[in-house]
This record gives sequence, structure tokens and C-alpha cells, in this order.
Amino acid sequence: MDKTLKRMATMQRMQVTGLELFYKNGYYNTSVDDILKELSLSKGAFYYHFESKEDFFIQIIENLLVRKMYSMLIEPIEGHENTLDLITSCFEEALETAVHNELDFGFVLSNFVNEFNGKNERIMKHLNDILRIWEANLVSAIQRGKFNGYIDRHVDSEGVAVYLMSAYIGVRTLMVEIAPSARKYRFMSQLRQYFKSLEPKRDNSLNHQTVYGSAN
Amino acid sequence: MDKTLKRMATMQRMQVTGLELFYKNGYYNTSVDDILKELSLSKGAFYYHFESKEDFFIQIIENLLVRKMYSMLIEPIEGHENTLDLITSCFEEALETAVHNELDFGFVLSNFVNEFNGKNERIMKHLNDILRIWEANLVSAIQRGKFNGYIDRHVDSEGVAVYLMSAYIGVRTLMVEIAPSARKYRFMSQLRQYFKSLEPKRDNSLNHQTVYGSAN
DNA sequence: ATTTAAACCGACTATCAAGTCGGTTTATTT
DNA sequence: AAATAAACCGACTTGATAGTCGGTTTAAAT
Repeated sequence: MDKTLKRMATMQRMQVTGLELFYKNGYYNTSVDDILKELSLSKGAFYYHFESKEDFFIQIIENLLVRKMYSMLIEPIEGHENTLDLITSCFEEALETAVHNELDFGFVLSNFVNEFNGKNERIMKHLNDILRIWEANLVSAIQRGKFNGYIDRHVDSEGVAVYLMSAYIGVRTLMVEIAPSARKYRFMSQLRQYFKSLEPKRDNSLNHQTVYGSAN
Repeated sequence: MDKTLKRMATMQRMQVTGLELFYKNGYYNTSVDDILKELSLSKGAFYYHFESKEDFFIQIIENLLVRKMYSMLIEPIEGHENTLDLITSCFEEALETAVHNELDFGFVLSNFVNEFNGKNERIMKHLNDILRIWEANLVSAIQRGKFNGYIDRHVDSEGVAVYLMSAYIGVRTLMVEIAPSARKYRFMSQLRQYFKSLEPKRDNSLNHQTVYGSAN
């Protein structure tokens, strides 16, 4: 096999297995040897390809986590239809993978935020970057929804974005142990309820000020 | 000093400092020596009073975390007024302590859930117990709100409870790094918006089925 | 004052994990 | 076939930390 190909293949295998184990057991609770044992590789191979465990992890963030966040939580809502529907089905799908205990990258992200917060500034910087991208993307989706008439124009786009991310991250935390499927269902129907309240009010324009923007 | 008093005092000091450090740096990232150094005590003192680090932590959960959860997130909403207002001001206050980087026990809880999930079943059992108590309390608050006419009777109490806990835990995760104060403000105003949508609809009873209960 | 035990000290052990490095294998180049 | 370098091996070093234990201090009881 071509040497560069072999290099890429080995690094890829290490990163995939690394992310799996880091997700399952946490970064600090997963030793490099754990990953290597899984792959029947040695310390030498690892430190030949990566500078350090931390460096390894950052490459995982950049190569796997960022891409997956894009494909699961960012690109799916970049269409130009009703953005609230897009977000709904996007969350629906992401939470479904969570129910089946598969890797759900929105959660992986929030998990790592929890684990590294206050402990590793360098890694936090990378994680925060992803959060910011997610947030910015949600904000522009909401704004698009307003522009297209699916969302009331008085709605605070940034507020909704923060609220959505909060709710998503939170429900994933709650789903880890107790009744994930039931919690997903309940969560989703409350999300729909909340989205209903963001729709444009056409019937009575006098109510707008009281319903929205308690901006004091 | 009385010996039993001294014993209690020392154990209390250890637990308070322990919780502080466990919260700040995480359980696995805080050594027993870290705590002891903070208190100018020795290993001997620690293992004289506690069986193990794990046992120590469980006592912290039972003695400090549970009590604080009660006083911050459970008892404040046990009044008999408008429960949505009670929950709002309760969250408002809890998040305000979070803004000032003080110990916010709802977050401490979710932090630990993240840290121990899949790693320590025994500790998780204790943490899940608290989550369940919180949830049960929220559910009965919502039901009380329905009974008192502050919340529409078609609302799914369990759904709202899960949604509230999710949102709270999530926003706390988001508040750890980026713009906590702004995020708190945005979160709270969206929460109020969501609560608005739970209020009884008196004007048009025909709309009920379409607004609520997409229970398919 | 003496006894007794609770409370505490801190050196020590055992274990685990990150990272190093000299050596070996494998595949490509000449 | 020989030379070369990338890829990999695994024993070893270093540092951290949970838990142990024999000894010392402190304060209550007699």
C-alpha cells in the first residue's frame, strides 16, 4: 500500500476509535493504551503519528466532530423552506440516534464542554468555536424564517437560538440514563408547542407587544 | 471542644471544600490531597473520617447537594400561587448565581451527571434520584398550575417538566464560557414566551386541538 | 496525674497513565 | 539485492494519586 495512504488510514482508525472511547468514557478516563489495545497498535505507533494525547484530541475535534456537527445539525437546516420544520426534523433525527445510544455529535460536543470547562483552555477554545458556528447558523435560520413569513418578525432570533441549543443540550443530558425514548417524545412535543408560539400572529396585531419582547 | 462536635465540624469542612473543588475541577481531576492541602489536613484525617473518595463524594451528594437542590429549585416552587411565575423567578435566581460564578446546584448536578455517566453506576444512582425528585416536583407544580387556572388543562405536565429541566441544564452548560449574562437574559425571555403559550386559551375554544397535543 | 481513645500526621506502597527511545519490521527506491 | 526511510514495537521513565499504617497529638474520663 502507498505509504501516505497507510499513514492516513492508521491515523483515521486511531481517531475514530479515539472519539468512540472518549465519548463513552470521557477524555481523562480513557488512556492512550485503551485506544491502542482496541486497535492492536502500540505506543510507538501513536506517538509516531501524534504529538500528544491533547494534540490527538484536537485533531479528532477538527476532523470528526466539526464535520459531523455540520452534517447533522448545521447543513440540514440550511434549506430555504420553513426553517422551524427543518429544525424540528433535524432535532428529531439527532435525538433518535441518541435513543439508540449511537454517537450524537451535538451531545458529544456538550459532553466535552462539560468535561474540559475550566480544565483545558486550549481544547475549550476549539469547542467554543463549534458552539459559535452552531449558534450563528441557528440565528440565520431563524432570520430566514422571519423573512419567509414562517416566524413572527418580533421574535428575538438570538434568543431563540440560545434557547434551542440549551434545550437540545439539556435533554441529551437527561436522556443519558432515564427513559430516553419517552423523554425524547415529550421534549419534541414541547418544542413544537414552543415553535407554535413563534409563528406570525396575523389575526390581531394589537397583541404583539404583550406577547413578545419583554425587553426591559 | 466536644469530640462529636469536632468530628462533625471537620467532616463538614472537608465536604464543603470537597464540593467546591469537585465542582470547579471535576471529581476525577481533584485529588484527595488537593482538598486536604486547602484545609491543611492530612491523608490520615481524611481516611479516618471517610472510607474512600467515592464514599466521601456520596456523602457530599446526600448532605450538601440534595439539601441545596431542595432549597434552590424545589421548595421555592412549592407555594400555591401562579406556578409559572414561581418557576420563572426560581430559574431567574438560580441563573443569577451562575452568572456570578457561584455554586449553582442545578448545574452542579448536571455537571456530575455528565461526568459520571457510564463511569460510576453507584454515584449515578444517587444523582438520578435527585433528578427524579426535581422532575416529580416540577410535574406537580404544573398540575397545580392547571388546577388553579394558570395553565391550560390540555398541557402535558410531564412534557413541560422534562422541557424545563432540559432547558435549564442546557443553558447552564452554555453559560460556562460565552457571555453568561447575555445568554441568561435571552434564555429567560424565551422561557417567558414559552410560558405564555401554556396559559389557558379562553377566547377561542375551537383552537385547542390544533394548538396542543400532537400526540400521534 | 494517669489512662484511654478519638483525631490527626505523613511517609510509604501500589497502580496507572503519558510520554520516550532504541530497536525492529515493512515497503519503496535505486 | 542493497539501501533507505517510514511505520511500528514495547520496555522503560516519570509523575500523579488512592489508599495504608505505625506513630503522635489532643482532650475527655477516671
